[in-house]
Amino acid sequence: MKRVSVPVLRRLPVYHHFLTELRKSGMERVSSTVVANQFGFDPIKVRKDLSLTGAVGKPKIGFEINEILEKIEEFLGWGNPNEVVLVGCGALGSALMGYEGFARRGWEVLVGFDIDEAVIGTKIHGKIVMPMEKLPDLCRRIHVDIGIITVPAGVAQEVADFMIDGGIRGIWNFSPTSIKVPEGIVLQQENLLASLTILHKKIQIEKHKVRTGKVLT
Amino acid sequence: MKRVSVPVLRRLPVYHHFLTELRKSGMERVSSTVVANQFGFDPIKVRKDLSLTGAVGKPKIGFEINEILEKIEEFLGWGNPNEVVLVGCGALGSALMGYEGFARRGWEVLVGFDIDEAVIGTKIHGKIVMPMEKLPDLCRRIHVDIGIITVPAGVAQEVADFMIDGGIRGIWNFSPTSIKVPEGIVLQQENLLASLTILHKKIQIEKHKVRTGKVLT
DNA sequence: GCTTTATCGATACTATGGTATCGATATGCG
DNA sequence: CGCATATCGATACCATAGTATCGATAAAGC
Repeated sequence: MKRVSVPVLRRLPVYHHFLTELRKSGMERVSSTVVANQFGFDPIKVRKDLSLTGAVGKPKIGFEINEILEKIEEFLGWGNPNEVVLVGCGALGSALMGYEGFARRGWEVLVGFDIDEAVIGTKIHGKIVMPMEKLPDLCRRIHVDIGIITVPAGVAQEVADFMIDGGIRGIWNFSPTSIKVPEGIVLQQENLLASLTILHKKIQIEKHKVRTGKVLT
Repeated sequence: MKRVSVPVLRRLPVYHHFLTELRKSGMERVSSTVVANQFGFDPIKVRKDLSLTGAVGKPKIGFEINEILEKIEEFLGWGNPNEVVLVGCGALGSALMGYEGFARRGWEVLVGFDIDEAVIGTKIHGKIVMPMEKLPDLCRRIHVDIGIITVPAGVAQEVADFMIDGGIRGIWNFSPTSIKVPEGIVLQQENLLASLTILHKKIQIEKHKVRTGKVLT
């Protein structure tokens, strides 16, 4: 088991997707150069990323696509089915419950939780919605590691505490608040407003470049 | 106008949210130390971030909360209403069309586009859904800078080309493919599967630490 | 079979974000 | 009124992700 940086973890699924497409089109081997060109990366970076997964290539030939795909899947923990729970079955939560991109790689939102009597007991994308108070017990029974939070900011911390109480090891928080978790629990904030803002800001910078001909320092 | 890093752009909205809460509770001034403690950051980092926005503090006193909020908003381009368009009114697209977190800071999905006759003409969260082919003309007329893509992987590139044809300057792509854009167009990939994978991997690392007592090198 | 070429993997370098040091300054207290 | 304390902002340092260099190797062409 090796240390791995977040940027690498972001790129590996991207390679995987591209290589799956390549294999579909009949190719069996691929060089780092080809992959790099696809994404505007440096071939060196691609090789370094791939080497982390344990895939080895041959000079002048490249890599066996099948081998890379396997190694990436193994490295990322795809394949062996992974179950997660989700709290907050609103519009965003519902969308994530049915997101096919997860299912395709072995992830599944097993069950949704909510406090709204109107949705409790109904099914969303085939997954049942249960009342919040059943969360800790259920998580503990089926050993779920990951919890997704898609509730309003006001109750996010409460939900997080509930999850941790149920033995959850990592939380993916879509609510626009920073929650606090104890040492040892992994927290990943997803801030949609921040992402949109970054895009906006990058566009401003791009426009500035066009207007003034200068890159900002 | 200064150069600014993505990590800083991610933190500023977080500070903003926290400081808004603080102000609601009656506080008027705040020190970098208080902000830092809230998020487990270093006060130096907070000061450095804030200094980028132009906010100035006083020794022993801290910063005027109102001033920071204003400066951050100004710096991030919040406030002046920003309109975006979205293509792909499925579950995820619909959720984003109604996301209150955007509206609160001046962003609005003006209109959604789709190719499905069943949804064209309907309204989602009060926003009308129009047929794809009207996109370039409409974007051009109302000068929209940002387009959100929430379509299946297969048609993402086509949609992107359509947007660029309509004068879009930045694209936020939720489809699980990497699309290509010409020089000068800002592309931001949002890979939900990758994010979930990263969380999973971090949990593995955390478990490893607990089991072996060793931090990975 | 020898040379050329594409590509790999290891090592070395560079740039950037994050952290520490330190003098300056505003308040409060003796 | 001077001294202690909290905090600021500038500068200097450090860690890490990314990039370049370079020798090694496998295939292809002469």
